Amino acid sequence: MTAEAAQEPSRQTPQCAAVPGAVLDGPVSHSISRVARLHRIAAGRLLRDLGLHPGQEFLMMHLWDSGAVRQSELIKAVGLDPSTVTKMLQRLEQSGHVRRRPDPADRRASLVEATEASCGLLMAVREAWGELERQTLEGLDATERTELARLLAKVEGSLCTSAARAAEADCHSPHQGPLDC
Amino acid sequence: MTAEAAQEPSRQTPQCAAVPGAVLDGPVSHSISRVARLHRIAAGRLLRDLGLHPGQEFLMMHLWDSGAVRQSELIKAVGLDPSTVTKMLQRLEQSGHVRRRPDPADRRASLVEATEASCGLLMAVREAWGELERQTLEGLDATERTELARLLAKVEGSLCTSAARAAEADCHSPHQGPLDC
DNA sequence: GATTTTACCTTGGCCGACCAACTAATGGGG
DNA sequence: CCCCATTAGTTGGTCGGCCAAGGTAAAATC
Repeated sequence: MTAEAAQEPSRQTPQCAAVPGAVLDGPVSHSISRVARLHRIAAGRLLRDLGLHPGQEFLMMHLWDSGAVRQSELIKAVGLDPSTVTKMLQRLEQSGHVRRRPDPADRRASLVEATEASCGLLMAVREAWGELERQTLEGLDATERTELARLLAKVEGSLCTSAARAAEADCHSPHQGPLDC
Repeated sequence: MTAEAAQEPSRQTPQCAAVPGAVLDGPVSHSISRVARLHRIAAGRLLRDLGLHPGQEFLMMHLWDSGAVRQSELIKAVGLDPSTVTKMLQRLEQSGHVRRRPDPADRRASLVEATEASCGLLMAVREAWGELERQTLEGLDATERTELARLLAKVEGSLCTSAARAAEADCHSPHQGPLDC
């Protein structure tokens, strides 16, 4: 297929030609993956100084917004797997950002809230997210930004209904992913 | 939303400043994160039946394209951390998708190639990626698709230069992330 | 009131991905 | 020729994230 690979055993493959044919099916998918990774790395870099790992900020933001909240509510809000949230909360609790106590009204549930100490991070995290947004959208003018937001929202909807459709098709199978669209 | 919160003033209001919607700073960033997660889940669902975990398809695609390749080349091509690639290759080798042998020309290096058995997956993986692309772009017309691709490429570029800038600023620090833009 | 069902969380296992630190081989200057 | 910086890969640790399975408590049903 690829003419250059068939013939030249020498290395020094020119970087620019490094777009393999596999990218041909799914250029946007590849782009999404790469953007996601870069975005996550950028977030991690900005969050690192605050003592947060990428992903935790979602939980903290919701806690800062909502005050004490039942863990199930939190899980529904962020749309993650319950076990993921459990472990993240265990780590956040150990690092002092979060406090948990049993719900007096329901002995199965537990209430989660951000600690007072963590509130000092609120502004810093918001600032970091602002900076992240700035870095992300740097180079796009206003109309491009709104257009990107619109398209992403549309893609999100599509992927969501796709996931729901797949889940519904597998409803008899023991598969019950965290679907929350 | 949060209608019940407003309805219950007795609820422990957050001790931190009551900020309505931390999502406000960084709407596109939030959207990117959610889309990325949904996209990865969709990819995982499509890849699961093929015995591949999400992320491995990148490696396999490159191997199918390039034949036997030095591991360092592979690492450069996918842009991942070397240790990540090492572990993924160990698992892919154990599951029979990949073969590794030492490079006779350089005793440090090792050559990686896809096994013949794995080649049966090639078409299936391409098909899966095609389906993923279809699900992702479902609901977008042609101009929207090209526009999305264009905007994503621009964002990718921005995030890349941002990362490079940050890395350069930290060049004295022991930080040397896998930057490859 | 007893039984089934459902909801809430936890644990263990696995994988992708990162960083830090390490070994080993290569190759370039004194 | 030897020393030293660079390159190639590996290991260990940590985290986010998923799935599968389990245990306990509330709610629904009988």
